[in-house]
Amino acid sequence: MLKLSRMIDYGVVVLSQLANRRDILTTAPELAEATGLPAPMVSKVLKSLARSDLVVSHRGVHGGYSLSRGPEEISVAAIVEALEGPVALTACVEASDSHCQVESLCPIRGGWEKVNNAIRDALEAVSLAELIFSGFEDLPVLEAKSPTEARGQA
Amino acid sequence: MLKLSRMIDYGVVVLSQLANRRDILTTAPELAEATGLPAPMVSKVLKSLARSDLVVSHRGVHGGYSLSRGPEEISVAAIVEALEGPVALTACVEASDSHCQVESLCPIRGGWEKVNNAIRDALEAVSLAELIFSGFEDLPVLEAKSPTEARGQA
DNA sequence: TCTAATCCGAACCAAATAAGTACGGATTGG
DNA sequence: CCAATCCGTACTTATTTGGTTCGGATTAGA
Repeated sequence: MLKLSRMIDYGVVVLSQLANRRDILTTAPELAEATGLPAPMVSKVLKSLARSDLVVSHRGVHGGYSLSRGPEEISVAAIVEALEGPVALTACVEASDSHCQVESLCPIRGGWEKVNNAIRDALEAVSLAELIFSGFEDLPVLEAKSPTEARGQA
Repeated sequence: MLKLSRMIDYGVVVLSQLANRRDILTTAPELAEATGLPAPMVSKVLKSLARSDLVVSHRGVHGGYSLSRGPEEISVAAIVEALEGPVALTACVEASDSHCQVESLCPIRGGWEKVNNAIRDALEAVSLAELIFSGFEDLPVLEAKSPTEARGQA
């Protein structure tokens, strides 16, 4: 549950790759090559990231992508929002102008907002940089398994 | 993004209904009737909730369901886990048995744990009671539509 | 100005997941 | 023994997501 989509997974990998190549333009195919991810997907992800200004794109012959700012300035929340729209658990009220018509009977309502906000805060509190470097820098071990496998055995 | 499944939506509605009828057994069809949700779904949800001991079930002729404890004692995390398994964001690529093939390039790995924990904490910090009573206190037994239907009209 | 490299956007298909249904079996009270 | 109830599993259908394709716009360089 609460699994994040592959889009986001890809997004983070691609962004981290870009973070390793600050200041130089990298093309979508190059990034696909470097990450081993399917090229069309990388391309798709980059377009979305560009639309949200997490990366900047340059068209034309020597075009490519680069990070729009330092990885410390990019929150996980921003990445998620770029690739899947606003972070929100949709319960009851899905931001319709007119509210829940059964309002008088629905005891939930505002309750989810609290959970919602807590989760958004959690995502906003972690930056791409932390995501990237928590693995390498000062973590001693982190051997064999990928998080996905690790989760399986939980 | 991060939308919660209908199962959970149903679960909360059903649980809140049970919370209104503390100490008396209520059958699955009665709950379906009271909430307006499809009976087989209510039944399904209740079974899952029972397996996780959020409700207790009584079989036989005058059987039914009741909350296993006060709504303050039931966290949103518990509900989510009961209905969708452990709360965890899956990172990396749906790993093959062997580890992340781009491991050398994938600096992420351990990083998600932090986000993961933050989210679980957020869900654990909110109880069913808070969810229910955040809007208003004592509502009469509800009979019409579900939040889910209401959501449809957005 | 022509061409090739690149990003852009939308439409489309397929695969995976979730939602919902059905049914035979196990318990229990009368 | 019978009926009301929960239990578990298997199944079907709907929805979402993952992934592909293609024609178009933009730009550098010859």
